[in-house]
Amino acid sequence: MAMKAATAAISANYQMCRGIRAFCSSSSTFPFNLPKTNIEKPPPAEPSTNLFVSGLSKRTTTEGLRDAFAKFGEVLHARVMTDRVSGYSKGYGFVRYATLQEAEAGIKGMDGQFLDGWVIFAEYARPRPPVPPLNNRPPQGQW
DNA sequence: CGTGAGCGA
Repeated sequence: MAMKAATAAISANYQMCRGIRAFCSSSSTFPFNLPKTNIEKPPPAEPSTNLFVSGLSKRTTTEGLRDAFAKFGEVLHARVMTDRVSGYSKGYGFVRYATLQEAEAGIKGMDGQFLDGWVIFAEYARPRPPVPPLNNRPPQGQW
């Protein structure tokens, strides 16, 4: 059975509404009577070497993400966030480039592209507030 | 069911 491709296509089609939720109201057949939420979520386009990649497949690993983004620049770090308890991929990851140029190139090169049969989205990551309440971890500064 | 939006050990 070749249903994997069909599943990927459906998933990709479903994710097409990721950045245009304002016009993808499932409760309306056409954007005539738009709700009060005509405003769309402003993308945190804050220049940073940290890239947040979402829409990854469950089977996409860190190497796959790194290899996918290494074609647009030298990836210093790439990690697909997998759950610590279940061990399965959460479906998103982070990629750090050497410079902002490579990061921008990576975003513009991989944002909206396919990876492992799923449409992935790359954007600048946000600065994390503090570190998790771990007591046996070195302070921030590893990266 | 790793079921699908998201921001990290």
